[in-house]
Amino acid sequence: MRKVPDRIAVKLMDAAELLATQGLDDTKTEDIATATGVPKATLYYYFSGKEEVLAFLFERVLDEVELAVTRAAAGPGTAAERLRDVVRAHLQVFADHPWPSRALQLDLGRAARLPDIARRSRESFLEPVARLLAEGSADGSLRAVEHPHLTALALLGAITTSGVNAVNTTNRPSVDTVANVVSSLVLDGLTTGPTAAAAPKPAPSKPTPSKKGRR
Amino acid sequence: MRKVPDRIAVKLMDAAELLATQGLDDTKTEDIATATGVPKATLYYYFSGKEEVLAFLFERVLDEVELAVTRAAAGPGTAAERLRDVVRAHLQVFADHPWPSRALQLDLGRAARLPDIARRSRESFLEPVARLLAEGSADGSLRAVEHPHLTALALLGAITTSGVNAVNTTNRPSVDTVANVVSSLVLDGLTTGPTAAAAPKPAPSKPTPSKKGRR
DNA sequence: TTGGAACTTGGACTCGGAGTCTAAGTCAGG
DNA sequence: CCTGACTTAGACTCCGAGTCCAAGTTCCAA
Repeated sequence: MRKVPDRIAVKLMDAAELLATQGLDDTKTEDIATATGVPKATLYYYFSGKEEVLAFLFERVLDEVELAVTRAAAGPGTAAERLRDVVRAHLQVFADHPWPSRALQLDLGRAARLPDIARRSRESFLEPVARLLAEGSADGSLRAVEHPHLTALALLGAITTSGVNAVNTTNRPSVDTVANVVSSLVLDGLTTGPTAAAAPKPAPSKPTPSKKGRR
Repeated sequence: MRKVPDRIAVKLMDAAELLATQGLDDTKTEDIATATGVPKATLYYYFSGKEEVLAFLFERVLDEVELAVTRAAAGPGTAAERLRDVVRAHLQVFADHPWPSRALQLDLGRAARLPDIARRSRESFLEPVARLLAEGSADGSLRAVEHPHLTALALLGAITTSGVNAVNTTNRPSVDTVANVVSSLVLDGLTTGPTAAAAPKPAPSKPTPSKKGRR
C-alpha cells in the first residue's frame, strides 16, 4: 500500500458511512469510487482492493487510539485518575469517527488478520493499560490485579462495545456519560461498598435459602 | 431458512473452524461443502448462501448464551452472586464453541444486520442483566447504577472480548480464570478499598498539581 | 526548460465463484 | 405403492473484483 494522499484519506473516512451501513460486501468498489469521487482505477493504484481500504481506516482509527491512550496514560495524576482519562480518551476517538468505528466492528476480520489485530491492540492499548495497572498498584491508587493483561483486555472490550454501540441507539448518550458508566464500572465496581466486596469467598456459600422474602 | 436437520447443524458447527481461520470470504461455498461433507446443492436447499450459514451459527451460539444467562440470572443467591454466575456461564459458552465465536467476532456484520444484532443482544443479555442490576440494588448486594442498560452493554463487551480473545493466546487461560478476572473487575472494581471509590466527585477536581512526587 | 518519474483516470477486458436450475434420484409415511 | 419432501451432481448464468493499458497531468530536479 503506497502512501495515501490526504485528499483521498479524508474522503475515505467520510465514505466509511457506506461501509458501516451496507457492510463491505454489499459495497462494490465502484460504490466507494462514486461516493468518494475517487475513481476505481485510482483506488487500485493505492490499495490492493476493498479490504485494504478498510484496513487503512482501521490503521487510522487505531493510530488515534494509540495516541490518545498513550497521552492519557502519561498525563498527570494518580494511575486511577489516568485510567479514567484513558477510558474517556478512547471513547472520544470512537465518537469522533462513528462510521469507521462501526464499519470496523462489523467487518473486523476483513480489515486485518487476527495476528495483526492482536498485535495492534496489544501495542496500542493492552500494554499501556497493563503498565498503568502496575503503576496504580505501586502508587496505591489501584489494587493489585493478578492478570493485568487479561484485565486490560476486558476493559478494552467494555470500552469498544459500549463506545461503538452507544453511537447507535436512538438517543445517543454523550461521551461523558458513557465514560462515566465505564469508569465507574471498572474503577468502583458494582458491589455495595466494601462489605460485599471485601469478602470474595468467606465460605462455600450455601445457596442462602433463607431470606427469600423480598421487601 | 428451512429447519436445518441436526445431522447438518452439527457438521456446520464443526466447519466453523474454516470460517474462523480463513474468514468468510476466503471460504468458498464449495469449501464448506467439502469440509462438512454436505454438498453445495444441499446447502443451498437450506440456506440462501454462505452468510445465512454464518447467521445460523450466530443464532445457535446466541441461543445458548440466552439460555445460560437466563438460567444463571434466575439461580439462587444474591444478585451479586448471580451476576458472577452470569459471567461465568456466558464465558463457558464461548469456551464450548471457540470456532463459531471467533468466526462471529471476525464477520459479525455478515452474520446479521445491525438491528438484529442489537435486538438479539438486548433480549439475550442486556435486559436480563439490567434486571439483575435492579434486583441487586433492591437486595442490597449491588449499588444502584444510573444507566443499567449502558452498564450491561459495557459488561457484555468485557465478557465477549476477553472470552473470544482469551481462546486465542498461546497459553489459553481457563474459563474460571477469565471469569474471575472479569467478575472481580466489574464487581470489586480496580480502586483500592472505599477510599478512592467513595468519593466520585467531591469537587470540580483540579488536576492535583501538587503531589507529583511518587512513593 | 526539459526530461522523466510518479500520479490520474476512463474504459475495456478476464475470470472466479456465488447462486440458479434441472433432472435423476432416495426416503418416509399414509 | 404414491406423494411430497429431501438429496445431489453437474452444467449454466452473471456479477463484480481485479487487471491492463494508453492517454493524459503534475511535479520536481538537473
